Amino acid sequence: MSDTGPATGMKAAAPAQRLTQAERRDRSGRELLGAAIRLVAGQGVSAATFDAIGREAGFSRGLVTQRFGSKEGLIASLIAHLHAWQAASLDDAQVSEMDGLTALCAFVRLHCETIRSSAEADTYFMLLAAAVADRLETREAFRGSHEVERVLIRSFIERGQASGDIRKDADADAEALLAGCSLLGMRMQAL
Amino acid sequence: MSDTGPATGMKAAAPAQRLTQAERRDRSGRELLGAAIRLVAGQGVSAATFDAIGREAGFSRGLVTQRFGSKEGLIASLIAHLHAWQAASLDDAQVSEMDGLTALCAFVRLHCETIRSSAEADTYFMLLAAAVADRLETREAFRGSHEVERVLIRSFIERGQASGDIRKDADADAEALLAGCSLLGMRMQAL
DNA sequence: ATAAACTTGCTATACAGCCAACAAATATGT
DNA sequence: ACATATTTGTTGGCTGTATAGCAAGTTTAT
Repeated sequence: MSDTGPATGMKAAAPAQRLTQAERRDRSGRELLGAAIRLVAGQGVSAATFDAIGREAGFSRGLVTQRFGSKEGLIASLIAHLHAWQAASLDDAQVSEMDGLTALCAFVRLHCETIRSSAEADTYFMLLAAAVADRLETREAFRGSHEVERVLIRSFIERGQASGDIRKDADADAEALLAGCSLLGMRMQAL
Repeated sequence: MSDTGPATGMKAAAPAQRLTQAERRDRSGRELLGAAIRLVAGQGVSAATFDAIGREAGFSRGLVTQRFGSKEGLIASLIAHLHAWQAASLDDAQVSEMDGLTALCAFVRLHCETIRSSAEADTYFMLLAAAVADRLETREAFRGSHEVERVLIRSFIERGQASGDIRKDADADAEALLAGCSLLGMRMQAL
């Protein structure tokens, strides 16, 4: 039988075939997000078109629409992914086990280090910039995240004040806001 | 004489007619830039299309192309206009006649005041955000302007150190950079 | 054989940039 | 001084391109 492909019993030949549907779905989903991140970080937010993302990830443009529904959905997924990434980075740094001042310094250092080396961080701040530039609804998501960051920094400061490492006459909340602004401004200048 | 308009000796009747060509040109130019600023500040950078700008200014979309040549040219003109505006604001505040610390405070206050009340400042920082988000060439223009700002802040600090108002053991250059970052971050959060 | 993941062709929309007509101001000839 | 030509400013229609989103078809897993 000159069948073009002996499809029946084959198992070993294909590189990484025979994935379950859920695996397939997961994999393509992750690769699409990764491709989007690479594109945004490398060529700007507007370069992240359905077509470009699909091609970069090795799929077709249609898949992106199907998976994320719309541009808005894609961006929302991206932001969620990047927020999770940030949380994981913080966890890795084990910031919560340090005392106040040390934690604060570690937090700042983490920011500085990711400035030059992380496509995820670049993407996050470029999306933020895009939201600001275009008065997008996504600004709400970022506003919430800044709120969280501010509370975190404030908790560092308060911990430091409790243990005497940080002057007690400082207004923890205001200082936290200022610190957050500084870090954000640094990012922007770096880009 | 039932002429539709007795054109000869008339001067007072027409609202603001009989402009010279140069005046006409100047006027439309200014109104186009003003319309662009209003649109960007109010509805985001991407809302500033040729069509929208022309309509907002009370002209046609074609005029915008003709006057600025291209989108790039329009943005460049806008940035130049806003830089001039910033310089004028600084001049108005008479910052250069103050001593270091006072000048620095006045500078910061100027920033804070324009955050809520000035479409020009909003537009400037939204254009900056757009340049960051899309990796545009316009970033160069902003980089230069940040350099200038930093030098300015540094000069305030040095003046303050010379007169003893500011501690001498601070690194003026680094502090200037940090202050610039803080102001920028503040702006971004405000938007 | 059915359902899920993925693809390809299509449509509609928005926009930049071009151009040929039109209007208004200025220069020139009588 | 007036009429006519020329230059400058303004307009609206037109074209091409990029892109989001849809829907019918194809491949891959169950």
